Parts: sequence; C-alpha cells; structure tokens
Amino acid sequence: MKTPKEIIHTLLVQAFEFKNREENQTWRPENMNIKIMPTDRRFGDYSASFLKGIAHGTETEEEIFRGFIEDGWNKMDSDEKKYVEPLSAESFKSGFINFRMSDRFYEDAFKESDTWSKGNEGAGKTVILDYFQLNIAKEPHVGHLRSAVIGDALKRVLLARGYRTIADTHVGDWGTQFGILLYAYKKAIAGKSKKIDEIKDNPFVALQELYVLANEEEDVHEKGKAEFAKLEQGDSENRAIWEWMVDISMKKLGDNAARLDLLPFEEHRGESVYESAMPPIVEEALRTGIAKKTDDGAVVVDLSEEGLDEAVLVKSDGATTYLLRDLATIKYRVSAYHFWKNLYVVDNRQSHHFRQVFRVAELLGFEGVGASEHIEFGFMKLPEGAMSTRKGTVVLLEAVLDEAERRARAVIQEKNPGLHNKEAVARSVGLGAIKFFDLSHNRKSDIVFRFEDALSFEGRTGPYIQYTHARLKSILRKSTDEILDHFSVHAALDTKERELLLHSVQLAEVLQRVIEGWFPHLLADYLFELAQAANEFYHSHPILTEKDTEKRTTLLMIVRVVAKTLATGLDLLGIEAPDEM
RNA sequence: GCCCCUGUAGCUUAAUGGAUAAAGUACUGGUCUUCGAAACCAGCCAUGGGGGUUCGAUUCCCUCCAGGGGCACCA
Repeated sequence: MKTPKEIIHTLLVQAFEFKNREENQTWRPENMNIKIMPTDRRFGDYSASFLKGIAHGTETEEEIFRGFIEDGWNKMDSDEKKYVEPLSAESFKSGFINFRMSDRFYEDAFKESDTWSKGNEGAGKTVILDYFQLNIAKEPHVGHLRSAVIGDALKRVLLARGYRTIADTHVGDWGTQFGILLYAYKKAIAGKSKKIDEIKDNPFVALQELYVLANEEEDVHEKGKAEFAKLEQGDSENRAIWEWMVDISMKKLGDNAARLDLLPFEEHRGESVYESAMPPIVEEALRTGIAKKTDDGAVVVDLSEEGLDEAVLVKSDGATTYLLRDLATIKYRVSAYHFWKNLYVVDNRQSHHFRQVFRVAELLGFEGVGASEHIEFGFMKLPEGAMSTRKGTVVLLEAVLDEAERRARAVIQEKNPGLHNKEAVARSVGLGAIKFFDLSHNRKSDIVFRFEDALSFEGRTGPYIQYTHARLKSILRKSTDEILDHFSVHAALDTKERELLLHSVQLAEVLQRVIEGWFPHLLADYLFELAQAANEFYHSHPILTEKDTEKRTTLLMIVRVVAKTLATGLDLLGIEAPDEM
C-alpha cells in the first residue's frame, strides 16, 4: 500500500497533466517541488504548498488554486481519488491545498494487519552498518550504548523497508593501545606483582588496573609501540596473550549484545584481519604520489591544505595506523558487498578521523567512497563531566542494565504484584526505558546520563509506550466481540478516532524519514505521540461498555490497529512490547 | 590559531523552509464504586545577539557570543 504522501503526490501530478492537456498549458509538475506534509489537524490531514508564490498576471494565487482543483483534480479520472479528498476552497486563501484521507483509505491500508510498516524501496540495496565497536580488554560502559542502540535500530528499520543489511562490530583489536596492554601484562607477570591466575579470575578489572598503572610511566607510549610492533611482526608470546585477550573480549561483547537484545551481527571482523590488505594500499599510495615517506620512515598523506592536517598511514616504527586499517576495511567492503551505503555509527569525536579516511580513500580512487558516511552522535557524559577510564568515572553497561531491571521489578511489585512473568517483563521494561531514553534524543546532541532520567518509567519514556500497548491489549482481551481480521469502518468516525488511524498509518512515512537522515529519534518521537493520542482516546471513549454494536466494533478495530502499530514501532527500536506489565 | 557539532520553557528534549513553536519533567490544582492511576485533565513558562535570502526562517547564508569535541607516528 502506498503512503498518503505517495498517493497525494501521484494525484497532484495527474491533475497537473490533466489540466495541461485540457487547457494547452505547459506547467511542468516535476519542476514544481511538490512537497506534501502532514498538517495541523485543524486544517486537515495533509497539506501541499507547491503553488505558493506563482501568482502572475491577473490571476491571484487563490484563483490558480481554485482552477487547479476545479478544472484539474475534480474533472480528471483516477481510481485513487477514492482515498483522498481536497478540502474546501477556504484553505486556498492561506496558500495551501489541504487534504483528508478517506475511511476507504484506512480500510485498504490496514487490510493486512501487519504490512503497512513494510516497504520495498530498499530492494537490491545493501547497507553496511558498523556499530557497537568495543575495545579489547575493556568492558562496555554506558557510552557504548548509543552506538549499539542506534546501529541496531537503523538495522531493524532498514530491514523493514526491504534493504539488505550487514552489521559489523569492527572490533578494535589492533594498535598501540593494545601494545601498552601487552607491556603492562608482561611486566606484571615478570615482576610477580600479579599472578596469571589472579588476572584470569577477573581479567577486565585486573587488566584495567595494570593499564592505568602502566600509563603512569613516562615512556609507556614508546614501550607500547614496541610491543605492538612485535605483535604485528608475529612474535609468538605476544600473539598468544593477544589471542587470549581477544577471546575473553569477544565473549564479553556477545554477552552484552545478548543482554541488549541486539539483532545478530553478520560479521565481527576485527581490525587485525586487515593485516595483509594494508601493504598494497601503502604501496599504491606511495606509487601514485598521494602519500609521501617522511625522513624518519613514516608514510603520510598531507591534507593540510584542505584543513584536514596530516593523515598518517604508517608510523616511523613501521606499525600501521587505525586510519590505514579503515582504508583496508572500505576496500574489503566494496569488493565483498558492493554496498549502497557504508555507515559508521561512531561518536562525533572521530569526525575528523573519518573525514581523513574518506578523503584519502577518494584520492586513492576507491569505489564506494561517496557512499560511506559517518553517522556521528554526541557522546554520553555524566553530570559531573566526561567519563574516563583512567579516572575511574565509568558507569558499566551491565551495571546500568542491572539497575534498570531492579527498578522495573520494584515498580511491578508495587503496581501489579500478581503478574505471572515478572522477571521477563522487568527485563523488557528496564531495557525499554534505557533504549528509549537513548533513542529519543537526536543523535547529534550530547546526552547527560542521569539514572533518574534514563531509568524513568513515567512521561516521555519507553515504559509509557509499553504501558499504553498493554492497556490496549487488555481491552482486546476483555472484549467478547468477535473482531474480524479485515479492518473496516462500521460507524462514523469522530475526530479523535480519525486522528489515531491517521497517526498509525503514518508509521511507514516515519520509517522513510528515519532512513533519509539516519535519525531513529524520529521513530521514538512518533511512538510517544501515538501512545499519547491512544491514552487520550481510551480515557475519553468507553469501549467495552459502548452500547451500539457497530460503533463498538469500530472502536475495537481501532484499538487493535493502534496496539499493533505500537508493538511494531517498538520492535523497530529494539524494544519489546509485553501484553501485560 | 584552524576544523566540526550544539545553543528552543527552571531542567531534559521535539519540530521535513510552512499556518497559533510541540512534549516531558518540575511546580500548582483536579480525576480511581466506571476497559489497569506506569494513566488522564487544567494552569505556568521558550527559539543566544545582530544582519541577510525568501511570499514565509527554530530550520538556509554571514557575523558575533556561549558550550562541547577534534587538530596524536592513540583508537
């Protein structure tokens, strides 16, 4: 089923063409920037303002509008006219043509109860999504949440619209930072300050401790670089330690992804897998003169004239950089997937890095560079400032999830102690609160993480939407009426009812907008507003006690459609919608 | 110094170049013998300053101010 916007657009173009034919005019609809928008409900459902400002000669805008509707739209023959009607000529004076969707439209749109969010504009297009990138030997903290939930929500929305998606964690398992960790680990073992078993019992805490300790040494950077260079050259001791660290880290990543209920990743290609792909890129860059070798042996691309400074591909000690690994990654992805888009869901502190990567890739003539994009987001900070591993001011992701569940459990105990599957619901609601909190913010702004905001269950929150859904499901459960699968309108609709149907049907349009700008918060916003409208609706409309059978049937159908929309929308954000809570 | 992002109600946020800028929270009142009060209703409060483009600017451009981030042979 087409969206209202698509239907109105088609009809407008047809009306233009009809009027052109009838009156030998030469207006060209494709040049008129036809823009159709949902509008304030006092005007109608949708408005179009594309004719604004075209008054010329003796005709006023109002006359042109009137002529367009009366001589074009009204006289032409089109099957889709049954779905939408232009509203009274009053609106022409204000410069808009307003439209209202018909009951027939809703009946056809909701005919198949779960397909109206689905689309196929993504058919044949592959999108690579790079998110939830963790670093080796570090536990995920709340800062990692944003990348995970934004990436996961985008993946879900893309799938709903027919795209093929490849999710990759692109694990940070290579680089100097890792060398520092190796240095710290080996020093502790050699100096007997820690035993191997002691480290292995609680590896993340122990490694963190050693890492912080090592960073107090002045020349730790040099030592780390040396250890990393050894690793890169295949030193067997370093290799073995590295493999162990990668192993426990991947397991930790899997645990966290499972707890966050993320869709499965197609790939976990760590940066280390690009080892052999890097030398040819360096050779090519040097051969073509794009990169230069400095006196001390480093390989750099000078982008300073473009305000992007120097991009280092190889360091003077021969070790590769993150930037070079990202170049190799793009190359791999192009050849493996011929992607339509290659998206990096990474915080905005790395925008300079990605600008360098994309620019160098462009200079090297890589394919698919224009389709690579940094989906940047503001980073999460605590009320007292940025989180820092070194300062120990880090809130671990698992701790937040635990706390969320604990709070949800307490609320259930207070409000619905008889609930049968309390644990599962506490998990859904706690996770729903956190995810929604994150996803409801425009990804570009920074987020201040406060437990009382992030784990709130009241107002503009995930649990509010889940609660609304549960209430609607509860009404459906209690109804003794038989509700037909086929959505149909049996009784005249009032304003509130119409508004709910319109709101529900707009899910598809919202998903398209989410993809246009890579903005999942638009979906979060949309769901909250729909839940709000649904709450007002069932508070003001007695449904089960409605005497008129036809009316009651219609109300129940609306309830079912809205409940389904809420559940579908939440699912696309990666949030569960329990039937009871 | 150069580059990027962000400035909207006390606080946290929304708004696709469109009509009277939308919510939540906080605060003040009201609604549970009526489909579940994690709810609903009412009240209160806002586009950082100045220019420009446009029929129309929170949105685009310029400038100033404020905040954050980056400008590592870290990732």
